[in-house]
Amino acid sequence: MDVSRDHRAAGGAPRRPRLEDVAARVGMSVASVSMVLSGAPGPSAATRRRVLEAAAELGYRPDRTASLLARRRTHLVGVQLQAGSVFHAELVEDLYEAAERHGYDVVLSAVTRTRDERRATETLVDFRCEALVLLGPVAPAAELAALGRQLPVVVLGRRVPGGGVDVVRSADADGVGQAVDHLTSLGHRSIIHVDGGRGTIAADRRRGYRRAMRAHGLEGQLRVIAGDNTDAAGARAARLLLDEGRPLPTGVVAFNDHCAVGLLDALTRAGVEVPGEVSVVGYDDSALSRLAHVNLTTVNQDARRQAEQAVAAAVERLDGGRTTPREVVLAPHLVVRGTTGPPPDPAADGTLGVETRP
Amino acid sequence: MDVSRDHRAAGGAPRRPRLEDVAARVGMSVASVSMVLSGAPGPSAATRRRVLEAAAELGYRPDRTASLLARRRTHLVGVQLQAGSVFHAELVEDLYEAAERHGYDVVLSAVTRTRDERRATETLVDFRCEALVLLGPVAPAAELAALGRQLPVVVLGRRVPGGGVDVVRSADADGVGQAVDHLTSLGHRSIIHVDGGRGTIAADRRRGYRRAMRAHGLEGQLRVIAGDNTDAAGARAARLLLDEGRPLPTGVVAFNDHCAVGLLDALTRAGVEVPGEVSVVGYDDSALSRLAHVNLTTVNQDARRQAEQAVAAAVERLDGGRTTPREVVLAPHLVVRGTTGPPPDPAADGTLGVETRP
DNA sequence: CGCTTGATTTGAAGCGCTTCAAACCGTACT
DNA sequence: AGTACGGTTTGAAGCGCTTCAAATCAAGCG
Repeated sequence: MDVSRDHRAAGGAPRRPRLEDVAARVGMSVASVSMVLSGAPGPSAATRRRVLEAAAELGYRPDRTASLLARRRTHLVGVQLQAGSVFHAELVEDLYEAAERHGYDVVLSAVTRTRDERRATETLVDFRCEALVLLGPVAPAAELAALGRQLPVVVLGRRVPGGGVDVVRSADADGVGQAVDHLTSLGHRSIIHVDGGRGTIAADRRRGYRRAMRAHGLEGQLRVIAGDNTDAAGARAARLLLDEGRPLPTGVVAFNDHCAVGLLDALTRAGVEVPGEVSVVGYDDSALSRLAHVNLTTVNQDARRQAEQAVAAAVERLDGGRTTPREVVLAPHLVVRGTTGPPPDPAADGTLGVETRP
Repeated sequence: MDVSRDHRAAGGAPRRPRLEDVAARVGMSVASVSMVLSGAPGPSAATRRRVLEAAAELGYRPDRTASLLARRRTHLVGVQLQAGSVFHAELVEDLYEAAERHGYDVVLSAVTRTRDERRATETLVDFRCEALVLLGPVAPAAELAALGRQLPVVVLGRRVPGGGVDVVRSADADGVGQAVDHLTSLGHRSIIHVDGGRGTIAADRRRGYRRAMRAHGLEGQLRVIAGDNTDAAGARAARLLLDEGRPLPTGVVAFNDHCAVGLLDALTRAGVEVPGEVSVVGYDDSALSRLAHVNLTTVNQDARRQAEQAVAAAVERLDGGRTTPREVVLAPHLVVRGTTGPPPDPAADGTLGVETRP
């Protein structure tokens, strides 16, 4: 009970109470208090009550830093995300929840224009995160694998060839395929794709588009316009199409919702009816697409479930001792909303001269 | 040099190198190595070189947790943000930079639908953040003041009556005023405001609108439609207006860019020309408004400068010993883009019967 | 050549919390 | 009475790093 320590309360903010203070207050050892506060078995019910009371009175909050240091475990999951992405923002919400359910906490580290992925993950590791969840990272597979050798890494949203890290993603090619199928079943034949640029995700979706078009015998109609994951790219693609003059393609499958919304907006602005003249499909089923006035037909890849699986994968390695990489591929599903409908005039649609089979 | 510690490398991930390992490698004490690595004066140039080399070879990364614990200071600034806000995402980028310039690091904590502000700030405090920057918090002033008694708190973006915390914000009323002025100078008279709901920021902007309208002798045209900070609210407002039939107000000042974009989109979709028939102004000059196809006239509140000021305010308290609250109010400025222009037919605009002065 | 001096280096004491072996205690048995 | 034995409590050793007073050392001086 010798509280001869530096109280440094000389006029400044009141010193934050420590375990020692609580212990002194109930006349017990810090060890006991610590056990009570962490819910460890041992202390008697009476002790528990007294300690909790004292802690509450003093407004004691454990010092996480010290706690993390003392415990070998930190129960921290680091999440790397893209600063502006609506979809990532949603994932983050779900990750917080999932982590909490498993008794883990989350630290966020954003990738911004001045802060690359390397920097983001470093920070996370420095905070002693026990595992990392990376949202749609663009780093090459080798780099990710290297990171994965250091600690459990779960990549969310994209394929990572070569293994070494866990992957949770949805079948992107399939998702885009569903979008194309949907459009063809409505009677569309001139369907183009505005892609997401370099990167694995974009490649998969592009492949899905090509494959589906071929499956419908529409290889003659294949067309991919270069884009990326932003509204601006969608708008750019729309302007490109408009500049080429009529007839416009009747269906557009965009890389993601951001891109689709940009496209949508530019088309509408140019007086093109959606879905009257052109149908548009996005990807992600993000908040953006769900907005009533956007009401975008899109592909849902179950953010919540992916978040759960990602956290589960991390926890399995951490607490379950799994050491072999795992890949979880969820099935995406189309969400039909208001931006898709039958093409304006089916008869006039075979513009590029590919005959349909009877 | 007695490395009898637990190496626990039994098959698992290689033990992370510690200061001790680096020290052993160069045959010096951990104290020296620590000083070199933290750039403290003392160690000779030769020692520095050797230590840095060894550290690099071992891939040593300081354990931040331990470091934070040992140092009284953590040099950490906690930032609380709204999960989905584009504007906050931008602020975060600037905050990262500003903090770095001052030698501080940033931890993020998001407010989501399942994670309230209390929770967000608690996490931040638990991480031993030395100061908090809260982006547009909705917590009542008293609560913020209470937090401010615990550690330096900078509220960014809104007024906080009663003091107790530092505030960095722009003159919202003035900003909205500029928007109204801009519209009136173009000849608009029927100008409405779609507000941001409850909350200090919304109140200030609403007030700015009212005041400016009165200043122009347009009290008869005053109209505020209830909204919030989302696209959906903007769209809702637009539908409301459209349902009321022509004539539409010729000018709309929205609470923020999100809201304005929703409005814009719904109007355009309904065939209303912007700015031909209706002019729209947003607020924030966020990435959203800058997108080429949105091209929204809006009010810039200098995110970068606010971020800088916020960090500066925190640092002043932390390192400069300031203890009296401070408020920084920056002047916002209108950014004219493509969604505002002269009203369709000035003569027909006085619909509600308020006479202009000759 | 002994001594002072400034430049380096280091031992050791923490930072606040966890953990675990050992100590303690009152009770139940033999 | 003596011994065991669960249930509790506690002392003490860290976790990995910082810091600072004290030790060390080489050079410079009278």
